[in-house]
Amino acid sequence: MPAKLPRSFYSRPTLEVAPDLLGKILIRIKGKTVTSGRIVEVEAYRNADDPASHAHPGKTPRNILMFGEAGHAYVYFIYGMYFCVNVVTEKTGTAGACLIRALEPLDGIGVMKKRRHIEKTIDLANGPGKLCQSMSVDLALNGEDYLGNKLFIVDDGYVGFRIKRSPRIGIRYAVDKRWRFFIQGNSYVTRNKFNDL
DNA sequence: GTCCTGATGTGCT
DNA sequence: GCACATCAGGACA
Repeated sequence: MPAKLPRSFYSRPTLEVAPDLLGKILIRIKGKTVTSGRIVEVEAYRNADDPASHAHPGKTPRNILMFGEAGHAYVYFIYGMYFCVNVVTEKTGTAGACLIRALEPLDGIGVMKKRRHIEKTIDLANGPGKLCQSMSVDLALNGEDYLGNKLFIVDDGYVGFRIKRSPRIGIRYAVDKRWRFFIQGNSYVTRNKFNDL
């Protein structure tokens, strides 16, 4: 199996980590069930200087993990029915996280289809709520270490793609900050008006 | 294809 | 109360 990304990969400035996550493989192991997908879209969220970030108000029980050690998972519940999963970045004490927004499914596609109750592979993980559903990520994984064995990220040397950036999706503040990164031309990137600019 | 809306729980003001 | 780092399904074209 390709090597897991080391702690030092994550404990860097969020805006460096976010584009570097593209092309890596997120693996979820639940019991004997393995699902994985290539990361094709992420967004960067920073500290109090970022009005759209959960860390903007300062430390709260909900966002405390964003201030903690890099390389852990920050999972939150949104809109009453969905989860979103982040990778914590920056040095301990500095808030930062990258939201994983879309995956290109690789292993366990049959399982993912069952979990999502759909048949089309294209819709399995092209959105933050969708990928949590198909990878079985919920609050039980909040704080999980990406260097552990339940949820982790590996580098298989995938290169040769082009990275594009755009404003972040679904936020009202700081739309001038172009902190959404995605792989140009990949079919599994979420569809929106910024993709072809 | 586009636009609009309802579902739904938690954490803030 | 109300906003929210969302999604599915409908109306319309």
